[in-house]
Amino acid sequence: MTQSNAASTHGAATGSDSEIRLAVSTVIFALRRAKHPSKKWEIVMPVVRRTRDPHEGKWALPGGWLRASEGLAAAATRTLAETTGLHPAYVEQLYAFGAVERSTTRVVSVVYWALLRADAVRERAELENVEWFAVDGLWGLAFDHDEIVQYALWRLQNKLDYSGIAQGFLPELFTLSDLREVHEAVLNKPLDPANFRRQVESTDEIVSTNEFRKGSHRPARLYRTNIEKGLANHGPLQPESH
Amino acid sequence: MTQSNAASTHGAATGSDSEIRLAVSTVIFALRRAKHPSKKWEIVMPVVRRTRDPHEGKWALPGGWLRASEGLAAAATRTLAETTGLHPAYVEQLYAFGAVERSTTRVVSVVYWALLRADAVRERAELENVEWFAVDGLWGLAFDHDEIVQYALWRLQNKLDYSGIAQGFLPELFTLSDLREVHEAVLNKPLDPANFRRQVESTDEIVSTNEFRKGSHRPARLYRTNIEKGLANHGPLQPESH
DNA sequence: GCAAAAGTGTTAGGGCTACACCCATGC
DNA sequence: GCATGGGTGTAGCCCTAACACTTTTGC
Repeated sequence: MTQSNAASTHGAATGSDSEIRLAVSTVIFALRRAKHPSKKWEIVMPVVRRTRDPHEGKWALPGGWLRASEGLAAAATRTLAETTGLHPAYVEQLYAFGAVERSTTRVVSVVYWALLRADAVRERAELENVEWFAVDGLWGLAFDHDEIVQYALWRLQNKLDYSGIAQGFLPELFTLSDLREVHEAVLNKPLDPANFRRQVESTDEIVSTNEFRKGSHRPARLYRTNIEKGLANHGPLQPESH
Repeated sequence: MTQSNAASTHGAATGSDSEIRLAVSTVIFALRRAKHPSKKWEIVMPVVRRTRDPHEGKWALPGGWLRASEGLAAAATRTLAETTGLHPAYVEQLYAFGAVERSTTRVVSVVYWALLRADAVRERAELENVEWFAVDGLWGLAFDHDEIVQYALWRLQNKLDYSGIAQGFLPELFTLSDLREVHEAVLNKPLDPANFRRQVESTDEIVSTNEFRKGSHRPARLYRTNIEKGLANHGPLQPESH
């Protein structure tokens, strides 16, 4: 697109400078039971250890180079699967980072952020060079990845309010308490169960089933996500194919 | 970043495929007085005529190729100035478009969207191959630019609610009626002057001056944008340097 | 004075918050 | 029965929309 625009005065019409390389990375969020009993869940994410310079030995976001034959979102899911073996439930583009000084060589990174279902986390294989950390005290990542993770977390927290994005953490069937606990974990504050129930029921983001989860107390009704709506509204933008 | 990640199984560690080129384009919105008296203002944007294939003769978003020595936002403002001579008041990254089939050659476009002050529009030179169109009935642009424009418009409309972004259309000093008319033009619906006044006054996005605009009626107090806040909140992300 | 825009006041309704209260289960 | 989470009811508060009303100018 817009390659070699007519009115461009300089316009390197032969193409972009060949030294610029295009990477695709992904910030993947998942939940795991918190050790500390003050909160039930904490947000964790997998990072990959770098085995060469620059930033050898440091932890970095999973990712890789974009191939000419694949779209951006496809590259994100592919490189994520290759480096971590994970298949997220929700993927969305976060931002394109392209400051000159962010690496020793010139790299533009299109970063995606993703959510992992609780059941997908359990299935993950323990891979060499992949480690899971709580997002809370996560610093010292390679390149500008610290900043990227904070921005992704901010987007996640904002998106909770006006979308059903929290369901991306949950399996197909879930209770309203499950959903509320996800919100509480992401927002880092307790929510009133009664009001939370009414708020999500007033939207059409979930549909009730006639199944119940029996446990140690009164059985809770199970819900599933409303496939009509999807987890988030992206406006007129077509969803990218993975 | 994330170049040649350790755990990558394939990992073209030498770099991305050289056939992929990286373009930067900008959707610039401005206001001009509407011909039809039903509305006072209409949203317009400049497009550039293509003089070579693909899509020769069609209108396209202003843009160009990213250079190795400049950041993404800097490339956006540079190519915008080169193709249209314009210098926007507000610039924000919109999205990175990278579907394989969006052009005959493989091009990834990082698209920005921008707002032009009313006074900057007046100063614009009439350039060869640059034309201004109302966004309303704007179709038939080159590549996937139709879709991109619609998405940018959607972002602009959404952002009006929770930010002072509308001030990006206005000169340094403006009345509350000016600001309201911008909102009305973007949202395409009339707003109650009384309620609008209270809403924007309750935020700290504008600061009142002691100057007034004298005209055909009661003088209106002039306001300016609150530089402390900026026009929009981008969370933990550093503003890109242009 | 009159028209028209600037600016203030007021009221009804909806949504949100806090919290009291009942329901159904395991033990 | 009792503890615990599931689920409903409700009153106060704030924000908003609608619209009546006053103020200040040009002509």
